[in-house]
Amino acid sequence: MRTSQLLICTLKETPADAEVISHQLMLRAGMIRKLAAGVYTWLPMGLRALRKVEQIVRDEMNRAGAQEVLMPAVQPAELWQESGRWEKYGPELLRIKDRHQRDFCFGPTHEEVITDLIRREIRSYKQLPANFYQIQTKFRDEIRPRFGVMRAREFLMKDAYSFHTDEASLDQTYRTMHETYCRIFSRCGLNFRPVQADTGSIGGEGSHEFHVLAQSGEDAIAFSDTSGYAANVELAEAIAPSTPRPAAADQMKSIATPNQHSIAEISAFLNVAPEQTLKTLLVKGVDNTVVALVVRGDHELNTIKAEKLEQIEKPFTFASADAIRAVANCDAGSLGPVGLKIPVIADRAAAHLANFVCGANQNGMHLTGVNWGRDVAEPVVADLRNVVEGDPSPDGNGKLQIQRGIEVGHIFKLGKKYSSAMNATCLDDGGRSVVMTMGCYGIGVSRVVASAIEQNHDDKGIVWPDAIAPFTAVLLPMNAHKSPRVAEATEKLYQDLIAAGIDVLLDDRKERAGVMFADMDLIGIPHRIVVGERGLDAGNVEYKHRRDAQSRDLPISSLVEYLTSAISTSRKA
RNA sequence: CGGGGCGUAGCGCAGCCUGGUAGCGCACCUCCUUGGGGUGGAGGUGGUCGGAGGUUCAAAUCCUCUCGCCCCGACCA
Repeated sequence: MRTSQLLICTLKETPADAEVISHQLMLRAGMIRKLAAGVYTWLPMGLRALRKVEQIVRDEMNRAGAQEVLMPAVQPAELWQESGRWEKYGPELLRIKDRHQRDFCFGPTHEEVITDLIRREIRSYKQLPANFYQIQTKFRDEIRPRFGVMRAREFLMKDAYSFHTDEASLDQTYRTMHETYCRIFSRCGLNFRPVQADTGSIGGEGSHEFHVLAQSGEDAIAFSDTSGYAANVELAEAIAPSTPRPAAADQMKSIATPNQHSIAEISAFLNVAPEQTLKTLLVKGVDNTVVALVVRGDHELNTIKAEKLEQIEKPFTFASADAIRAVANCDAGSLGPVGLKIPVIADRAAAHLANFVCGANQNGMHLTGVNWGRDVAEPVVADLRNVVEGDPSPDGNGKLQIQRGIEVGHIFKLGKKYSSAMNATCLDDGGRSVVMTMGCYGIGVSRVVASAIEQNHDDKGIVWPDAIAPFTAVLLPMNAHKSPRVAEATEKLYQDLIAAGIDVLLDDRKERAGVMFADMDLIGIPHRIVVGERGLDAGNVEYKHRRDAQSRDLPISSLVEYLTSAISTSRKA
């Protein structure tokens, strides 16, 4: 393609509302434009990258034996009422009415539609297992769309649904999808990790998320420095200390701590380490009760873990300031477990402390030298906190490290949730009717594009991995309008590269060299070839990879061969 | 949905407090210049100041309402 036929709308200045680097660069490079909150147009340059990701996904899904379908974006309410999600899904489901006032929704996901299709079409175990996927636009009316296409309301997703007569078959497809996802993200040139994930409301069996590692990621993931263990911090178990609790040595004392509330203030004021203090949080319990949750001062409460406790009200909610006063007779900054007449649940690490500091349930006062079982009843113990860097890995091997990640994929053993609600059955080999078992497998295709940029950029712009770059190579002629030699040599190379199957862009705009360089650096095309009078005398062109600091001369005659091999090596890498 | 902020030319912003001619940089158009890292110069196009109502001789500016967007907390690919 030639730039004269391509909409190149690069921006020098960064639009004010773009917060993360991928959003800024996608706008600046002319890949996307916003139409409404969380709703974007993909311009030609952006669409090329999106299509490349899509093609890799399609390729690998087909390779794994999945079949492509395309389901409607608009779905009738009846199906959602049947599965029970018309009520449960909440305001995130975009509901619409047709001219006859019939209810529809714009699909945020397609379990209902696929299950409806399969229950009509699949009769026999002989037709299973089967895995169907589509690459399609979804709409989720997110509370807060942000970060450009990273968390848009309308986005492109690959979703797949598999059907089985038994668990073993589901396990097998699940493993195949796990491998397939690894292949997909590797081919996209991404640094990623599969991690164990929360199975949420569906519960049970198994779920993995695939995270692209990046500073701007919205999730924290924990992984072992020695084993393969990796899990979302939401889920990662904080295991109990292996040593016995130290003996009670100090006397409990009451100390005035005027205007000291936070753990940081208290530990500085009393000159004790935060890990020798306890933090007490009051939350809503079931049946209008209040429950005290206790974690070590240097730890953070994990509300997802807390919410799973039977004593805790769902959804998880902190107690109001008034409720705190009512049960503890003080404000939040002075809470402690001693003397509380409500259930106390302590994190494993908090329960392991001896001679600790905590609030005295009296404003401006704290207690030191406190011990469980002596000064206050032994608490109920549970895993309540977020793991922190250096914690032992739950699988017993090594220590945990924590990094931020962008969730680009999620695979899930659904089980019979939808198939039983919607009565999707088939006959097994004994002629008995069985409810099919399902798996589902998602990839945020548009999010993959953004996450690739988060991971691959510099101060000049995007640095695309070869496999998903909008163009693999770009030809920049220097002063082509004045030099017929340059124009001619460039044209010849352009034809040769096309013939060699390389996705090449020829910049035939009448722009100054600096403008071309700056635009192409911003857009991030990996392989750059500059054709100029200088090199031509020696039969050379200049080659530079977007990652290289310096360009180097290559004989024109060997360029096609050189590029072909450079591109295939980087594909492997 | 709660809390904070912003709507002035395609983009980035000033002007608003203290009402009186709508401005700057980039982009865009024309001409000259330059021609290997966003050349330099001259001239030019483009805005009912988000919308509605009000106060006033006079509103981008003050008041009320409304719409949109962005940022901080609960969702997810």
